[in-house]
Amino acid sequence: MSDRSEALASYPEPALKAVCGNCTLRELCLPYGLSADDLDRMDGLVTLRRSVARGRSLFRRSDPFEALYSVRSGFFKTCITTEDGRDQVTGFHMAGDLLGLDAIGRERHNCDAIALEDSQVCVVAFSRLERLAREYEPLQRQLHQLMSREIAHDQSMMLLLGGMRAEARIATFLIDLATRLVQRGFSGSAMVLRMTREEIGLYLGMTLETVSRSFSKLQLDGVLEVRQRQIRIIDQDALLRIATPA
Amino acid sequence: MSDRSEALASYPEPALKAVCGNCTLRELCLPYGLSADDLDRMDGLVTLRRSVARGRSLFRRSDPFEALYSVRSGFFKTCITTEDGRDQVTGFHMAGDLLGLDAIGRERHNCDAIALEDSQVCVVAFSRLERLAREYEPLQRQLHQLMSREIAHDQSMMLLLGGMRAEARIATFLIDLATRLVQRGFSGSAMVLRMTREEIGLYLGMTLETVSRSFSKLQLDGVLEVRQRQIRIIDQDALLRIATPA
DNA sequence: CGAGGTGTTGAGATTTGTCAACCTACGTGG
DNA sequence: CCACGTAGGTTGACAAATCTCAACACCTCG
Repeated sequence: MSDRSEALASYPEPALKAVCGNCTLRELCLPYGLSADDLDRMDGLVTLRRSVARGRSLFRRSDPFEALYSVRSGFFKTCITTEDGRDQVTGFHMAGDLLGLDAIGRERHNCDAIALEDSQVCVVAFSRLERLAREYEPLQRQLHQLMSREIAHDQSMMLLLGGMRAEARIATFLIDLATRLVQRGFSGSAMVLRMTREEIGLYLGMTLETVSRSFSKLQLDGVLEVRQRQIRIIDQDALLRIATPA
Repeated sequence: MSDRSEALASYPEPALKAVCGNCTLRELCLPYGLSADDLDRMDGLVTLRRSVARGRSLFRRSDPFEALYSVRSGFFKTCITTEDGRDQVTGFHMAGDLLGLDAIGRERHNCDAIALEDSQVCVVAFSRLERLAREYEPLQRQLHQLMSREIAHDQSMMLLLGGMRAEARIATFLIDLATRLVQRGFSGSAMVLRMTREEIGLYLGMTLETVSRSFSKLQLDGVLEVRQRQIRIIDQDALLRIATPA
């Protein structure tokens, strides 16, 4: 749905006069909630866009932190690789999502961000964002809300990982994905996964085999139609019930 | 170690002229990194302290969000209870920790905060904090860092919950606890747990029986000495190895 | 058309959960 | 000050969920 083939490598692009006020994502992104006047002030906040080819990284763990990245198009995963080889996918990110919030605290990135398809991001220099946030209260508020929601979201992941069965995890995952797609104007019932079974497993804390079996089971039960990465939600109520067992 | 018996109920106290500049916790808390001059400006940020008796709540899920709370003394857990009865402990909090960051996004609290011993908190009116953060860059920076670290911490919990075995979870939990106690000037090898086995289990995503068995196993292996809630770390290296399997 | 990455399925091993019995420590009230 | 009740903790036996290992199917891309 968004295969811009203009640029496949991962390098800075000449500034395209990125103006948040014109951006179709402004309802999802940092400028959300800002008035037209405030939007004008955002001018110059995004100085740069960057393209990242599928499979390449936007940043890597322990890279120095300089900017946040707002996904303009494409799809990313963020993941932490431990010394002992295991790794955990900490999130999947689509248009409008902000990447890098976990790096502010230590001034280094804490995870790798990998493009799962050819993608483009807006580069938000953090020092500039902080300065603007000091000047414009609505922007400050929006930044705090985004960070806070990230915390709340991660805590609901703790809930999922700490106490749900495999099927409930998958159901919750699909509902979350569908919700976000709907927010972006896509169908909430027919979707194409951008990640492998293994990546889903690393996100949901289970093996790829268990992911696969759960999909098969849900298909058998008439809740989903699964054909490789094409998923169709047939019975949304059932899915909700499975995500929240009695 | 901190049994102030002055006030056992959960009610506001007359302002005690709380001045961050005098506070012994300033190295751990919001004012961290501020100069003496900046500290003066924090005057009036904390208008109120509150005592919370053991077992009582500081706030509950869906309470309107008005303030952050900095733990002055005592010990809290935060937890989310789902409709279906399960609940997940999202964190344990001791002196210097800031509670409520997850509520900014929705302007309602997302979890319950329960005192596990008689405790006292500083009440930080959030609107006032935001205003000050707009005026004093170092305070803004510190607030962002604290939120970011909370995100990074929650993500490392995802890693634990997503991929570690019971024993590794317990080992990681104890190391984290010991580290935080050391930061506060306590022993890192002998400690008294403030929470039940069940609460540990709800935090680490396992049953209380598995928690108990893991403690017993670690004791049998000569890594810990366990007597109820009194824990002594005998072999720190072994504990580290268990927390990070090959 | 072949190769490699990805996905599915099966059988058996392992870990953890469940249920139940029992033990221990602590606080309360007689 | 002691006895008892109760919440919390330990341990065992068994069940259930998930992981591991392995074989094979599918799809895409060169």
